[in-house]
Amino acid sequence: MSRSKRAIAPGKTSDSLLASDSSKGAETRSRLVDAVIQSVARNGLEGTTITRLCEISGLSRGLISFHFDGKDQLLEAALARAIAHYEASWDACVAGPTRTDRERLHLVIDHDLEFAAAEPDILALWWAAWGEARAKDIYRASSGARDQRFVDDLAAMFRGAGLSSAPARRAASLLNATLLGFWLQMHLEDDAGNLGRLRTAGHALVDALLAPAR
Amino acid sequence: MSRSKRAIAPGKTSDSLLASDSSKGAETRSRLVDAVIQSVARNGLEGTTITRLCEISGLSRGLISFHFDGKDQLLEAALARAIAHYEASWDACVAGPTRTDRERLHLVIDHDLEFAAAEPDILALWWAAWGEARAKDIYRASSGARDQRFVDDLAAMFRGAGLSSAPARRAASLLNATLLGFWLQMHLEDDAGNLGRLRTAGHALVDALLAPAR
DNA sequence: ATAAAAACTAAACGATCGTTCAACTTTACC
DNA sequence: GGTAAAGTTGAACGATCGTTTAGTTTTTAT
Repeated sequence: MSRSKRAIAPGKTSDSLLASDSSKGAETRSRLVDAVIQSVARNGLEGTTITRLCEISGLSRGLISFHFDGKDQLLEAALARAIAHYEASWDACVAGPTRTDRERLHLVIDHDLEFAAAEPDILALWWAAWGEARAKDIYRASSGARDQRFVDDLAAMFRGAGLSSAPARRAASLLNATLLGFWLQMHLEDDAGNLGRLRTAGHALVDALLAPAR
Repeated sequence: MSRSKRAIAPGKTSDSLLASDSSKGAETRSRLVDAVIQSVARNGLEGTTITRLCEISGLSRGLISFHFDGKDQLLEAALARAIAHYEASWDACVAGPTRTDRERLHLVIDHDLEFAAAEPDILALWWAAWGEARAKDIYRASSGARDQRFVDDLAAMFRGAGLSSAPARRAASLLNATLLGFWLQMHLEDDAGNLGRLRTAGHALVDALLAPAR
């Protein structure tokens, strides 16, 4: 009975996210996810094969099917970690010392650009997933959830900075799109000099969007 | 001698672009490119196999190696067509009846959104290529060229609308990023209702960017 | 200490990948 | 209309894909 193996294996995506499971298997799962993120950035989604993941992680072939039931689920787990990583970073940014909402919006821009600069591999995984979004529903769903919450938070900041409900929502959606565009640019050409230029452009955008409320 | 086959085969990417070659081979090449664009949108880059392309196009396996020397080069040709398609559409938009540059900028937004709505498959191919950009240099290079020219045109319009050189360049880069963000949103969720919302948001952005020069 | 559960290894599996090739058909040209 | 080139076909190739499996080691618990 091959199906029973799944019941035995405790490898679920939630475990690797929480990292609260300190068992040996959890660490192996984490190393496999690491390997995926590294490989997708280097070899693309197509070039990310079981063999390659074993080379990178130094683990044996069978483990992938043992811990995650299949390569696809491992990819999902990697994407889940990427999302969790970003959200944790986002939470830390938002939960910082209270300032004016205008300052907060500027900080958000800095945060996103710094995240992209610090984690190019995670960004690459994200883009790879978006690239296949129309083919694999999983990718689309996971990114959609992130988007919703992100835009909501931004809208709240715009309201706090003086915009009324509808314009705030529009401004949030706009800023969200722009930041995604920034991410794409950083993904395509990892020019460190670009970062400063994008930063000032982003700040200018926030100021322009807030101008009518000044 | 297998290599000599390449010399015989007139299948080059430039041919399929110009479409000036009315030979039988040119049409087959075009049908193969069509199949790629359709398959990538439906099955993703990973799911786009020779077998699948043959199913879609109704052609036989050997043709891909005969006309393009290998699957990779066929993918390049498909990407080249996507870029050419966009640029032709862009040229037509810019070359339209002369108006104020502000109106022109609004038209650019409409154009990009309409293009995305009209050609979701081409957009999907584009995103798939961007997703693998770090792994395959070809993809990065081709998109970079498009970006440069696009931003230059936008900057000229912003200058024409009253902005000085540096702010115009910044505004162009900003609008470019935002439009890419719009494209991503349309790629992820093909909600037709979204289009109008994005349109007004884009127009608002242009107005905000031009506000100081009013 | 010992038995059960979990973790791991590496060989082997069938399926499918992209490519090659010899044979065949269509097109172009004199 | 006949000859050569271009175009096309589908079977076959070796390589590699993701998965399974039997056997071994390590961890956990009594």
